[in-house]
Amino acid sequence: MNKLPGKTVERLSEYRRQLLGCLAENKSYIYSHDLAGLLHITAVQVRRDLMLIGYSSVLRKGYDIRELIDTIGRIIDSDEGLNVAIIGIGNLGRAVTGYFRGKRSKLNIVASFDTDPQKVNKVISGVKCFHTQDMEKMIREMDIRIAILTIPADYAKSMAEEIVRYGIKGILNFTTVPLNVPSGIYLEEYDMITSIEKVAYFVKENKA
Amino acid sequence: MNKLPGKTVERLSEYRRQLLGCLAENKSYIYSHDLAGLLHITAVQVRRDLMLIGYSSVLRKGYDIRELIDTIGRIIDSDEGLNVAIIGIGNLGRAVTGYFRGKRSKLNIVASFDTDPQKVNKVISGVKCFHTQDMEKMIREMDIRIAILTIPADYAKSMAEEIVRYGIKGILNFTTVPLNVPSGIYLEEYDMITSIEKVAYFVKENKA
DNA sequence: GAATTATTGTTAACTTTATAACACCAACTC
DNA sequence: GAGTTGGTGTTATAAAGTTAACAATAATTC
Repeated sequence: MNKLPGKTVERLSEYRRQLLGCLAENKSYIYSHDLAGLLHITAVQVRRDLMLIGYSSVLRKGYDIRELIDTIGRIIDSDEGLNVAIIGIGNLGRAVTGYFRGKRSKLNIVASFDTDPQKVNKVISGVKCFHTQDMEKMIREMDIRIAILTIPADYAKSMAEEIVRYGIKGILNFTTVPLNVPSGIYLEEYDMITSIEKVAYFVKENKA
Repeated sequence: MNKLPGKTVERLSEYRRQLLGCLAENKSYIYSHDLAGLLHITAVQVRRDLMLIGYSSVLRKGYDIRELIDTIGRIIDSDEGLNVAIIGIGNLGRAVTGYFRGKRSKLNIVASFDTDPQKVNKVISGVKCFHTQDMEKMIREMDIRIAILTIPADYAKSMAEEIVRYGIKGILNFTTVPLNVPSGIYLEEYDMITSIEKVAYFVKENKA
């Protein structure tokens, strides 16, 4: 399978969660336009995304929900699953962990790291917190591949370099510091301040 | 000024923060490629964005940092400033508030709302928390225009409808529930689970 | 069972975003 | 002061993403 467009991958993740919700309501089939409705996008978009992953429905009774969930899983999950660490277990770290809890995912948050002695060696939001000093050891031992950076800005740059050395292959960066990483490492950045300022700009423009 | 591309607005927000950092280091001028370097993007991108906002440098000694900050402000800020509320002051709500603290912005987080009696009427992360029951009154009284939704998924949909009735013009939705809003209201959504699953997908693909 | 309807998969057109190309010009070089 | 350098603003091209158009075909209607 060729690499999919980023936006399609994002939507696949959302399709799947909506579909799991449908399954919980004992539905078995869903039309493209109904799935589209759940995400407030168009049916064409849905069909096009499914085309890209090569899924097709055979019958005209909509997509088989269970089957589609499985297909999406085969595309976006790794067979073996991937281990994830939260780096910095402050408010944001705990929030992320909380969002994840109970999700039956191939992704497992298996550790968090922090320097605060109040936190180290405690279980926080269901995840054991280790001292940053033990990061190399734990990342290698637990085979952690993905890191979620929720630390103060000042540490972001050096931390990113460090964890890449320890074998991290993907980073989700929530700090306000733009990072750059060696090729072969995937970096996704999200900046809350930017998001809010963007909302503010368009609020202002809508009025104008 | 015509409405700018969303991506340009995002970068303007980031330019400004980087530029404020430069100012703090007593720099006065910056070349497009240096600014680009700070965000790990290309100089062309920077120059093109600045072209779109009609800023130009006159001298060949790079951009005047202070002037550029002001120009960006005139574009993306509202003159009068805008008031913001955090709806749901759990871990994520506090994280957002924390990110904002000390930012000299035209955006002011003036209130949070929650139903938890432990929180109501307390000052949390520097922001007074009100009961959700008083939302209409407070939103109108304080002229709050932007809402950041950090509440449990189940309440998201009805909450969004409610706050729009009370006069909210822009929503930043952190819940996992896709919302839709009347035209004229600006909606920005961010889904952490999606982000993480996206990272996982590209980690897997990079390996393959 | 012919005609109609509803839904899909795919190609084509369009829009948005990013990159490249390049002409222009101040400052420096000799 | 002619030639070179280094940086800018803008137009042109390419890539990514979205929307539209439409042929194909189960299912439904009569």
